[in-house]
Amino acid sequence: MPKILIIEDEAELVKVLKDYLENSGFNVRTAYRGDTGYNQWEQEYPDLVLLDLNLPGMDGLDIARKIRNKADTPIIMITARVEEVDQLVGLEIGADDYITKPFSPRVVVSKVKAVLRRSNKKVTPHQILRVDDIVIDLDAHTVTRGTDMIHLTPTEFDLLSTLADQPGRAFSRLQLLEATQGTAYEGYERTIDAHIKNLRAKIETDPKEPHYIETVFGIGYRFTKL
Amino acid sequence: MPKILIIEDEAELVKVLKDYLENSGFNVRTAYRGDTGYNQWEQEYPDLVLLDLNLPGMDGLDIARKIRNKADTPIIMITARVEEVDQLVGLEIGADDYITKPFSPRVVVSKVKAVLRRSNKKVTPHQILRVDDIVIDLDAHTVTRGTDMIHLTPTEFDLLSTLADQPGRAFSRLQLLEATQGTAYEGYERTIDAHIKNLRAKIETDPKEPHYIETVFGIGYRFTKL
DNA sequence: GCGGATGATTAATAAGTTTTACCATTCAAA
DNA sequence: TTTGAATGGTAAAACTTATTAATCATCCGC
Repeated sequence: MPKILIIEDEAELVKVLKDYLENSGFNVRTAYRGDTGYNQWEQEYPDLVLLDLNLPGMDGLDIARKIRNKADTPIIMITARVEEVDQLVGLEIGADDYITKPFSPRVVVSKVKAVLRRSNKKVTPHQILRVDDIVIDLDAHTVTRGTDMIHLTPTEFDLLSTLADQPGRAFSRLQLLEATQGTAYEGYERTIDAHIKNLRAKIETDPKEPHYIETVFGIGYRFTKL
Repeated sequence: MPKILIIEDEAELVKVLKDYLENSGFNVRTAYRGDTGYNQWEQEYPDLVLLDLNLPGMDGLDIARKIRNKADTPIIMITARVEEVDQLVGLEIGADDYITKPFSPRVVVSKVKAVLRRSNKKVTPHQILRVDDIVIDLDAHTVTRGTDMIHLTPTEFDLLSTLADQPGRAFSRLQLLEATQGTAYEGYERTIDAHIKNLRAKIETDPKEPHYIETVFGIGYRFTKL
């Protein structure tokens, strides 16, 4: 049962959409403001977002961008007037489809299904690593421990991905620098230590006794195998 | 620094993508026509190709097919409209992922990274030395005897690797010094004795009666053959 | 531009490793 | 079997590497 998040300020509209979508077998969440909507996306990771362009709290375009920076959740934009569509066509947004008001709820449901169908097809199944209670989704860019979502900075995530992508392999600091900065050899190897420290603070239960990220003395670091 | 080839006719789009990818540390080549793009692939053998579906000169699908006949270069397809995705999925092109316009350059960068990560994974089996019931994983920097994991210091690890790489051959202390310290070794042959002692304490069941590391009196040390 | 979040750098401290000196023991040749 | 040379064991000193925290710079969103 796919989960749909509606972010839309017109309460009446939300009610109708929710009704139709639920009758079609979807699990529906709602938000009436941009900021709360984005928070909800972060927490619930829905399978698709129906997103109004004009919202109180945070602009629809901003939300789309922020979501796209973190994940590939399919997005269908809702726009008040056809002219606004032009805004969507630019490079910056990665919306999968859009709908202009007024619309028939039936059309919405069929678009939702179409987009989901498409995005399910491309299920290059996510590369997911589980070690104990830690789940790293390398494609969705998310890390969870138990039920808690762990927020990582981009550098931290790159570091963790690189290590966790090949559990058991020891990486030198130079390799890790290259993985995080792209261009090799620029900068200081000890920088990696600082990031490792921060990473451990976030994912280890006891950073003094690291369980996931092991130090390989004289070499570098290694992610626990199994 | 991975090399990316972009084959895409919209100059503006190419410019933006090139920018983002170069900022992420990639080496970017570009082509604006299908035929020249394919030639460039033949000459440069990039690590990944970003390939538009609709191109002047030669169709994107044809290019993908021709590349696939010759190599496994990862390919990410760029499609103008979502509907075109169906073509990609239906036909067995062997693209690794795809992106529909409009898209955010950041998503492209992260897809590129994800695809490269996946394709790199294939080509990295660990280099492993097995002698008797001792297993030395040179990439993980681990040593196990039976089921027991043995922790070694860097010097001990180098020493053991050197000896175990050629079981039965006797190494002089000078050779072992060179193996652990590089060519610029200096100092004292007796140092090796100390390390051998520590090594034996860790891997031998009875260090008094060494089974793996034998002493060759007057010469040096040797790892047991068979 | 302001303020918070992120990343790089540095330096001090902590942890771990290597070397050395010394004495005990073993070895093999006279 | 004696003897000098070679090896083994021990432990403390010297050294290298890792961790941490604090500082500064930079980027990004408001």
